[in-house]
Amino acid sequence: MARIKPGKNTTRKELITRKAATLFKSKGYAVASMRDLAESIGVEAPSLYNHIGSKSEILRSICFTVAGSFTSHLEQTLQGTDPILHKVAAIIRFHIGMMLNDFDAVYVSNHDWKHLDEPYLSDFLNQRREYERKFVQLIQEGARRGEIKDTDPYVVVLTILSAVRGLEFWQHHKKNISTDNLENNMVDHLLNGIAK
Amino acid sequence: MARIKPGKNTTRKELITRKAATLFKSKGYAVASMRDLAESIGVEAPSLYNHIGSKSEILRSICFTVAGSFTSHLEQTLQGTDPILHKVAAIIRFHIGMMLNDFDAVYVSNHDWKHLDEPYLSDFLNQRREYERKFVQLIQEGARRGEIKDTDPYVVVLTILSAVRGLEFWQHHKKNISTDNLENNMVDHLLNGIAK
DNA sequence: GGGCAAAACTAACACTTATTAGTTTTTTGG
DNA sequence: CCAAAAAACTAATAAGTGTTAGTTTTGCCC
Repeated sequence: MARIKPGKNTTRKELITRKAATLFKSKGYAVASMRDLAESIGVEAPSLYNHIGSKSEILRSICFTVAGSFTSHLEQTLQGTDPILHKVAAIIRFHIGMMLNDFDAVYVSNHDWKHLDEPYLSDFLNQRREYERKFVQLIQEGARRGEIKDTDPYVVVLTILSAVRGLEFWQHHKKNISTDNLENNMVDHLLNGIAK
Repeated sequence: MARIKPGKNTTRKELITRKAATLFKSKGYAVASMRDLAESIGVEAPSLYNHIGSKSEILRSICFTVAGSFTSHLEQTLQGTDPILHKVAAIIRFHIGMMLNDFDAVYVSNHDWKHLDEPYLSDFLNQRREYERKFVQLIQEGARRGEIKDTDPYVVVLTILSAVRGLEFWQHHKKNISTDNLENNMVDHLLNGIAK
């Protein structure tokens, strides 16, 4: 059969990973088979193994790429000298952007990290906990400076991260509201509430 | 082998469903096998079929029980004459309560509804959409009455539902804060924001 | 305590899974 | 245009899946 044709500047491995993200998103990692993946690319299943090591390696690659993006953006944001609320808003906006632009990979990372095998599972969870910890610290700093209410900082972080994650249900309504509006509305809700 | 002993006032079927919820929660529906489930009960896999029709029937039962609880609570809340913000708060509190008290079932319903087979999948999604629709209407009514800011009502609902759903990550920190505090903090955040 | 229904068991089925081995085809570089 | 490397193929394996059939055990009721 004809060879896989990756786009410009992408290896075959990257193409497979990208297709896998789409497949895993729609069926779930556990249910998606290597045969499904091969078919979506136009090739027989064993051919994939010329380019990747295993199914679990693909998942690993997806999860850690996403985690890496979030982590490095957070580090960068924390270093600035903006008011705390601006930093929080920037973090929220970055999450929203990731959800909208890298949807498949973020979705898979959010849903299927459970299927990572050790020691990667522990690595992943540690990275996530570390992210949360730094975010909590930021909220605490904001409260200390009087820029943020004295709410339990962990609950605040949980609420924010969960809310943006919920954008996975967004797709259906894409037409009714621009993504700019969506971003602004959500940031405003999470910072200022809805009560009048 | 000795017979399954359900607790008082529960059938064997209910016991199996309860154990299944716990199992599905920790491994995921797709990965959890009937043999796993049987082992967690102390029985051989085929014995389960004396009590249930199929694996998918169990999932169906879990998902629709949870969906039914949410739907009927919403109906009840909408009928009252409280201020809109009170109603919204009551809905949020109910979601939090379900997450804390019926964790396994709610978790499975949130994560594994994708594996429902037709026509149940469509039924489930319709029920969910209907729930969202009514919730959106409530927010709109609140805005019309001037009790709620003029934010996009669908974004508001999405943010709220996602935030409470995120309580699935709660467990780790149970000790540091009472559930009452958790509830109050989250409701306050979602209604009034965090900015000072 | 004997009978009967409920509920357990064992054995087996037809499939599907990820992955390997070995081979053939295709593309690339000189 | 030929050789070498890359990437496809086919065939096969061992393990695991949900579920059925048929049989044996268990426990309640008269």
